[in-house]
Amino acid sequence: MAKLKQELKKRGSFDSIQQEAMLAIMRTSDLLENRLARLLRDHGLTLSQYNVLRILRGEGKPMPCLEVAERMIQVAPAITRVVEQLLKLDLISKTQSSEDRRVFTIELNSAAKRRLKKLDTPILDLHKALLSNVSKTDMKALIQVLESVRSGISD
Amino acid sequence: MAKLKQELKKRGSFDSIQQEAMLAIMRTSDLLENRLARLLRDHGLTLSQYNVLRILRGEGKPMPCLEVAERMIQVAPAITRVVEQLLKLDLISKTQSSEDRRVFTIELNSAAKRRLKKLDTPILDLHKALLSNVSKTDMKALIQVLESVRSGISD
DNA sequence: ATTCAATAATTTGCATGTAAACTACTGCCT
DNA sequence: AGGCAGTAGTTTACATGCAAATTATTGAAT
Repeated sequence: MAKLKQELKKRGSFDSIQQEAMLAIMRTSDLLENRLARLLRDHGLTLSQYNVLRILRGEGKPMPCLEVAERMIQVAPAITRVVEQLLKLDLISKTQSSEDRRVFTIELNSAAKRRLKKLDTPILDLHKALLSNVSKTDMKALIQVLESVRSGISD
Repeated sequence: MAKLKQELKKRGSFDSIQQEAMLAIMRTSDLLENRLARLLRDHGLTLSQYNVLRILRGEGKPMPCLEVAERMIQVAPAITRVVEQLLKLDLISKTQSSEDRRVFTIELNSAAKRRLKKLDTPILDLHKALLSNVSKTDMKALIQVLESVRSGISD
């Protein structure tokens, strides 16, 4: 009993070190997303809109909607609406594939490319600023550990 | 130029190691939140509802709404609605403070305490399962690094 | 006592996340 | 040809997330 209390005390208000780690990851992520979102908002984009644009630029050619969704770890319906927004913003075009008419591919237009280009430096700067406290060594270790966390999550 | 390309190659499709680290944190967090949310859903709760309940239990006494919001890194309006849901679910009570009538405090009821208790073991098990891939040493390092990330983010 | 800036919450508007059901369309199987 | 399971997307319903404006209230300054 005394030992249990001691353990609880040691771990602060956490039930387990695993919980502490999970909360740390989620809280940190929230903070980072928040900052990123603020910067993007100043440029008229939301985080998920930006993510779609980034993925499209990375791919360099038209992509099916669901393929984009996969890379964002997102459920399909979310993409449908983000795509709608991006169409409304005139940043992408959407085309029904002629080979398989179930597929709709989306593609960046030149306005989107300009918009992304304008964002590159601010985003890069923000990344560096947000993680300025962390040494490269720690960052690599962090990336490594997080990688193993993700690989341990089946589905 | 050759050097630049080489650098890009080395970092994969990332512009910087900072970006890679940020994406790792955010992707991992998404996955973890997802799993947690699934478990909670089976018990009729959402993640943010559960978080509010946990915070209230941790505090052990009635708390002002905004104080709860602060601990969740959330904006005020979000709390208002979660509180509404929890009231609808009959899990908390809400009282206008007599000292400062601007303040509304919320408090767990016995049904909520039972609900939380029933969740403790499954949640603990899930935490351990999700992080089973990570050694305690790595976990401690992870917590440490994330802590320093957060501390480097002013507001 | 009266006015006013500050604080606690809520309301409103918009974008998104998830689940579940539904629509198109494809391809295979008989 | 006809049927049918499977896949790509969409729609709908619900809970949140954030920003900006609004409502109550408080406390301090005039």
